[in-house]
Amino acid sequence: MVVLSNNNGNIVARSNEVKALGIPMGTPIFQVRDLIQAHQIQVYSSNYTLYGDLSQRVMQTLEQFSPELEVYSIDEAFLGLSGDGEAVAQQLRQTVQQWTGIPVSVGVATTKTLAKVANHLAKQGSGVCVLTDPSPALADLPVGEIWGIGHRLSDRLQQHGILTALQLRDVELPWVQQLMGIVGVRLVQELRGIPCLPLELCPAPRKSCCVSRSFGRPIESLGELKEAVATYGARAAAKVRRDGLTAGVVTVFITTNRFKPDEPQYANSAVVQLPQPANDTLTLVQAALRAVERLYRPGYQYKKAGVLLTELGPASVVQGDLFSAPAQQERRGALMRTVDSLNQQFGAGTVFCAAEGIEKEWQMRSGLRSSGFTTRWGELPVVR
DNA sequence: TCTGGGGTCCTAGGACCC
DNA sequence: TCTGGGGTCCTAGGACCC
Repeated sequence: MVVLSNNNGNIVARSNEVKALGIPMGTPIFQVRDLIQAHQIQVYSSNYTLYGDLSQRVMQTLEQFSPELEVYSIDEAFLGLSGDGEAVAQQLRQTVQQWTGIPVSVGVATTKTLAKVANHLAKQGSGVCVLTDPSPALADLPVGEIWGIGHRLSDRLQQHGILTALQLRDVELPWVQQLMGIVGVRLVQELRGIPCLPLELCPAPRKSCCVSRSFGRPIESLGELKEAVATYGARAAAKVRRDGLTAGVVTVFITTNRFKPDEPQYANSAVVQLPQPANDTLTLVQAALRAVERLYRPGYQYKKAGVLLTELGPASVVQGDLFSAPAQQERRGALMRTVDSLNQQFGAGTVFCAAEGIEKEWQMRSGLRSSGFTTRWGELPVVR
């Protein structure tokens, strides 16, 4: 089985059977159509609403085991533990399996970076790994597989003869400072068991919020482009409202298909500074539409657009501008609360801006989406 | 024909201030 | 021949993560 990226473009998750066939992560699906057919691989669009819900259930389960929980991503978390690591890890794994049906692997070590190494081993073995003596594991680990080493740093380290995590752990600090800056120093210390990356127990408020999508088919007209940008702008506005934030700046970008070098290419972005930070859909969408009108050039096949909100700040303290009308702001806020609660209660898209369009023929492909087993009443799993 | 989306941090250089 | 010291802010680019 494989799961595809947005717009059904690339393979972003693979079952073990697919990995065994040698299909790499990120492969565009059209490049392996024959293999998919030959091995009857099941193909699914991704369903982030479902994954988000299951993730929350897993994280809530993890909370039972320690007050020190850092939710690192949709499918990873760090826990502060004391006592018998092995026993806790076993019990944690079993409980998550029982309560949510999700299999997890647990790596235990003295720093986050070493815990990631331990988790790597756990995944290959029994599902639990307590790293008491890291050296053998580090000797077996290619330097590029360390958390925080991407392909560029990996290449550079290998040019200097550093091939394994063990070799990197034992370099001189000034040397790594020179090559990789402060990030490298912290990483080496972490490999030595000296924590430099603390648990982030209360996540810092985000600094930007971006909604962008490839289109299901190329867009040529300004009209459709505006629909897409309005749709993304409205989505971004809802996200910052959910987080209790406002945006000071709206950036819009549009681009043609970079994989078609024979076609004329155009990519550009435009920035709108708001007179006063806002999070209501109407203000943000208006700003985004002004931006896309400035950007648009006829004669191109557009493939993707996005709306980026920055200069985010708490909605509770907004610096007003001299000419704003507080009463109207208050009404706008009430309107958004109503819209959000309707969309929450009756489903996304119940109330929306007309500017977002109705038919949306440009919408991304997601025709192979799995059911919303735990997120839609109409799609609950059926027990036979 | 077909190629994803959403984030963060660090660094160096330029511009400016007193 | 000689030309201070100590800062901040902004931006672009590079690197990384899931």
